[in-house]
Amino acid sequence: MSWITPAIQAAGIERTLDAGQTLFRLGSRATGLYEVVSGKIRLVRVSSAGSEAVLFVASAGHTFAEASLYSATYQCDAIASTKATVRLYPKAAVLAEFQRSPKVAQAFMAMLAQQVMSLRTGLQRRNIRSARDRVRHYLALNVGPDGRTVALATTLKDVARDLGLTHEALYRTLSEMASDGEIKRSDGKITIRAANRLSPLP
Amino acid sequence: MSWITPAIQAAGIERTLDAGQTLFRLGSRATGLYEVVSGKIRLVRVSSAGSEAVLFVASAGHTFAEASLYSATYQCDAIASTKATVRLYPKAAVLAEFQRSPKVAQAFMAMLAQQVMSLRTGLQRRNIRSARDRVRHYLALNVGPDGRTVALATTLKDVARDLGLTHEALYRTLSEMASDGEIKRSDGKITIRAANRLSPLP
DNA sequence: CGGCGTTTTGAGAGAGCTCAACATCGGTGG
DNA sequence: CCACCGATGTTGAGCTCTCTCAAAACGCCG
Repeated sequence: MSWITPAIQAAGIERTLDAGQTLFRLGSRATGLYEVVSGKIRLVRVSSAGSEAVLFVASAGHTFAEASLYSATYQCDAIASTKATVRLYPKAAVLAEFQRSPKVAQAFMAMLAQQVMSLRTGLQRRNIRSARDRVRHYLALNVGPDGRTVALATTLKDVARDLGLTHEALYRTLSEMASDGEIKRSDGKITIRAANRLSPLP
Repeated sequence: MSWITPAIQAAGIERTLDAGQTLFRLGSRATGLYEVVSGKIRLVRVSSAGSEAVLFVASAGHTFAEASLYSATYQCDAIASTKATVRLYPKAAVLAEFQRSPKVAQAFMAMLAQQVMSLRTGLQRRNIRSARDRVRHYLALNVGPDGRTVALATTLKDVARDLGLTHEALYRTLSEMASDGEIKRSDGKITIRAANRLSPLP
């Protein structure tokens, strides 16, 4: 079940921004949380010296400013990096829905908890130095129900960004793994060959 | 306000584990979420081939298995990496408290949302290749109210792990930044010199 | 005092980054 | 239909930066 119920969906307000346009600023009144429909939104904090530190780049499908539900003001600046469309879910509408139906509040919490775990996993992956082991970690945690096949929803370039590798490094690593027989590639899928199976019966 | 109210605190059940001991397994009935009191707990998923992929290593102060509140079973294995003490907050007690007081549920959601943002920021930081820029990012986002001073709560070794650098690399980077006059170190604090101020009046 | 963990500096090697060239594919328009 | 374009995918070669291994100073605590 999604936390975006028909009622919340209906309360959503779309807005389009040009590249470089500001969506909200640190300290401005928190109106609600956002979902990116298209384009990229950059969340940044600007130092007193004027340099900006990027906190997160949200792209299509991402939500951001979830914490605004429980805060009077936004905690950073949000600026469109490209021409972008966002959907605002007003605080009041969301909180009212949470109050009306505990199920919805639960779905929202579950989504957040799920996201926390997924982000922790991504961070853990970055602690792996070797490109090959990083790819192994990614594959192992993205196998389908059969336990051997990984479907690549996105392009390999996107996967590379996820992994914190250049796309060149990823391509190379994958072709090495393929020629070592550790994986098999076909179309949009990668199949893991049981390389490190513990000694089968003789 | 913390989501761990006196009532929830009182419902907590402490348990001590030896290194290597299992706390719960994938598929076992979810009893609640945990907080690490001391030691380290490793969350892993084991592939059919028997190799394990680490999802997260929780240490003192961390909570984990938050998603278990809304799931019937655990989604991974939890194994003590060292001798460890954990506190279990039983699902029923937590959910009852959430129902009794919406404020508590809100505090929990706010904590999750805050954590999501913090993890996203950590991940964003790892996308920065250069050690120096990564340190700059860390410092910029951890300055105190004065906007110039960063208090180091933990040891530099711990900070290095946070940044995804070896401690040697961090020490070197810091001393280079210090000798370049970009920062000043004293005791447990780092002060940022307004290095990249835009051209002051002549 | 002696042991342990943190902090610091040195030297060398290697893994991944960078730059570059080219193939491939899908869409677009003459 | 074909030429062109942009984005993804692929491979090559060199270089830089960080990791690794090593050693030593320092501070803290029993």
